[in-house]
Amino acid sequence: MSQSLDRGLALVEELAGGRKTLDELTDAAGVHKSTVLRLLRTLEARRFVQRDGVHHYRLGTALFALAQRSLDDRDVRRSAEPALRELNARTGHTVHLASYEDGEVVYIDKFESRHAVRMYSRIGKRAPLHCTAVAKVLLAAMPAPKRWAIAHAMEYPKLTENTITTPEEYLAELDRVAERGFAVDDAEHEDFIHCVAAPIRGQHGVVAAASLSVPEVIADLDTLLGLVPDLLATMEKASIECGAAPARKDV
Amino acid sequence: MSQSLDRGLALVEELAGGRKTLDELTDAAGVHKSTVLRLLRTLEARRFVQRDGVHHYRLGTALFALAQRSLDDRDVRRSAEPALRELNARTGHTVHLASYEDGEVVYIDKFESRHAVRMYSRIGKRAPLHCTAVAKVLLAAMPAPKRWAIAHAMEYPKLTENTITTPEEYLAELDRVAERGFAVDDAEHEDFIHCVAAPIRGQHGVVAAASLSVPEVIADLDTLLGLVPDLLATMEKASIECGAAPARKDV
DNA sequence: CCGCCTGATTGCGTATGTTGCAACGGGTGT
DNA sequence: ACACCCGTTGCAACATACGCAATCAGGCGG
Repeated sequence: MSQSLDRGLALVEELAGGRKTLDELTDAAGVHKSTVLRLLRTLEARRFVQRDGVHHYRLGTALFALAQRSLDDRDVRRSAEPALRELNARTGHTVHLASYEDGEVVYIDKFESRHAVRMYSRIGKRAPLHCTAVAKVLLAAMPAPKRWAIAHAMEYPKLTENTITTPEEYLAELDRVAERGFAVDDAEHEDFIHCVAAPIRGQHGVVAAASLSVPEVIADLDTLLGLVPDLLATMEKASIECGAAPARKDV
Repeated sequence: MSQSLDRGLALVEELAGGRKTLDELTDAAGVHKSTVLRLLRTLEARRFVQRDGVHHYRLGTALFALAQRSLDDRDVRRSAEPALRELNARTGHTVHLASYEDGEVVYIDKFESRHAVRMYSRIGKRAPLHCTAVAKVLLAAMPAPKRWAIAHAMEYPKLTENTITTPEEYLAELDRVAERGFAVDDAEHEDFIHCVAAPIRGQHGVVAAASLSVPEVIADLDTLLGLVPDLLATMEKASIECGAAPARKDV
């Protein structure tokens, strides 16, 4: 492991929280002021951070370009985009595209709700596995041993009244998801918000999951479940774009 | 300067060009394979890169979140967004928001054209100063000595038939821009594409520039110039959002 | 089925880059 | 005008990251 690289990246992450002064960064990094200064200089030369006034530093412009590339690299995102956009236009609700990474899910794309009351989230945000519909879909698609291992390795913080809190319950839920082909998060993650999610398949199985996230005040559970056929049809379309073989009704 | 941090960041930039193997990265970095491996491990731990298959590395998901933050930090972008979006909707043409940085302009936001023939660009992309309308607007707003210094320090590669190639011509053009309040790029950057740009002012002067970029086949120069009043009105609106005092007709 | 070959990975000693200290300097506020 | 507060730099000690070379894994051909 490279110490200075690690410290440098830590600084970048620290700056993700907003503009900071040298002193604030020094405290956060836990190393000497001059060290931080030198790291910042290197980051500045590569445009990962930039000075903001005399006393402040903030994230630099190199990140824009990099993130655009990084997103474009993920062809799920590009391929699924039109279908998800249409789903968003049709339903007016927040649509998320997510993939599994290291014991969490990451939102890799988002289409905003048209309603005034909407869920807060952003691309790049991570969410826990035990309480999100997208995670259930992604986990349900994994081979049983891996599913078991992950379910037993993860935490189950109780975030709302409905949160699943044990591996056993969770694995049972995953079985239900696998059977039905979609997942529900009935206000298990955040109070007053429920979601339905379905998988997007590529050539070699499930590559991502997409969800509709809706505040309960906008649509009750039945209404939300009424959107599932549309969701599934959209995911089928997206899956074909991602190189999946079309689903056959007779199998 | 921190060597390992610099090398690590160089690796990230290298990966911006697409997924790479360890060997390819080693060549690009010009250091020993094991060194690259260790840097990659640190980057991986911070999710700046991730493995893609067994032999490849690609950019990681940390960048999404960071870039979102970085963009949100720039309040010009957030404040100007509604006005620019409307301009894009009204005209159907590509709208760019750009700011000056280290002898180049950086596109910090973009609204896509509705036409099939459209300009290629992306957020985070950089462009030269001597041949873009946004650069002319930004430079024209600078104090004369700084303008002079920049104009004489920069390069003037001839990119098209119309490209300005000397500091003298460029400075004269800047004077025209300052006088008229908008700038034109008459296919000086890319053949067949021309642009008009205008400044967005904040509390302390010009903070960014926005442009309409249109292929000549879609609109001739006269038609493009016909859009200038709309552009200026939009920028006036955006400027007020950015904290500028409303323009007074009588001054 | 075995052995070769390519490419990833690790242990280790050393040189080098990096660190913290302390002194300096520039700007700001009183 | 003075003092204070930061940011900045030079330097010497040290830890760290480097390159080397041996090891390991995995794929391919014999």
